Amino acid sequence: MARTRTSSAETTGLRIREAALRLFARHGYAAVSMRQIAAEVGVQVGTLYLHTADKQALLCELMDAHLTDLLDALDKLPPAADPETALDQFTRFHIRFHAQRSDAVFISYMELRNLEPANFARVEALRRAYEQSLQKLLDWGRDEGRFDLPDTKLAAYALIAMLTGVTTWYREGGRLSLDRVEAIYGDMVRKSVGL
Amino acid sequence: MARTRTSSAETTGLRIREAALRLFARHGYAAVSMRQIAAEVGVQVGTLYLHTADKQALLCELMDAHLTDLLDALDKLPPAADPETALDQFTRFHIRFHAQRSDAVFISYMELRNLEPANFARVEALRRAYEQSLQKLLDWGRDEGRFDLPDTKLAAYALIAMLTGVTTWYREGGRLSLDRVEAIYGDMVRKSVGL
DNA sequence: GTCTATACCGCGATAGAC
DNA sequence: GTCTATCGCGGTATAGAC
Repeated sequence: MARTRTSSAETTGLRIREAALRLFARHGYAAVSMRQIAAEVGVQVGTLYLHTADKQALLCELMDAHLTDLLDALDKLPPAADPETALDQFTRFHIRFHAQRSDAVFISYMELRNLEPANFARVEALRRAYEQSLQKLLDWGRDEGRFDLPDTKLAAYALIAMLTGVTTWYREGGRLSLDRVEAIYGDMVRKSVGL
Repeated sequence: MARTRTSSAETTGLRIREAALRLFARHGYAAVSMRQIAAEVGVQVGTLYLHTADKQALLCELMDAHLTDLLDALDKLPPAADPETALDQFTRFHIRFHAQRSDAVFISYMELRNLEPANFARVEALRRAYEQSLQKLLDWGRDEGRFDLPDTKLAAYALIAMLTGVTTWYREGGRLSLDRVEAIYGDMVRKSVGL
């Protein structure tokens, strides 16, 4: 018979991760103490160590989860018939996914330098895999003669930087809806590759 | 008669700022201790406080200097005859200026959250002034019917994010020269505004 | 202007009671 | 599984000798 209630251990662990994510994003990993995280969750410091090995593991798990989610979600996109459609789809997917997770995005790009070397290598590999999937899309379009790009690697960097930038200013309920933002950026992206 | 030698106070102050810039960029403001900065410069901790009020002032001065330099340099660009030329000029200027100061760029965008409110407001105003000068350039091009842009504010955000992204991967002596990078990005920028 | 020495605090992490 | 209490370290900043 399946368990129907989550144990308090599971929810405490989850709440610790949520609090850490919010605090790390707001103040930075190094600036946040384990005491602050405990206070945010409403437990004592010692309790944190029942749910995570140490502060470093907490950071690492958050980044890992974010990037794994990102790659999984990308994999689940329906296959596109042509490069133009694939690029539009990517643009909308990237903006939506990132705008809805601005805390995780922020720490995953900004706190890389606080990862120990082994953790850094693993997280960096995930990030590179994502960049390369966009680069492959651009290669496809160029090989089919649809995109006009002298260097698809640079173009991938350029487009990801441009699209991820949305997280720095977009706020729900602001001047523009997410759908409108996706349309405007989608237009610039299409034009920038020569469509 | 003018002084011909700089006092040791002046050079120590300068060296402290250089060391702080490098260390803050590498490890993050919160992760760097005043002891580390002193060691990097080769003085004792107490000496730092002869040249700066406290750690916060050190960070703030670095950001202030970077953004003031940026706006000054932008002001000194020769006037452009038309929007297309102005946009090309801006692209090259932005990439070159930022690629050559990756440490200052990094802390000026990443350590904003570590500024006390009053300092944040002043630094943020400088950053906004820079963004607005690009937006005005885009408005000009759109009003002249040369650029095809539905929202120049978003376009300015998008282009700055794209161009600043160069600092995350560009290294002198790498696969591409800075001039080539400027050309490739310049091409994407032109196309993205409809040229 | 710089150094030595130090005050005082908060940090990450752990031990042991419950 | 959580709390209380604590260890040992390193943090920012300052005082006073030279």
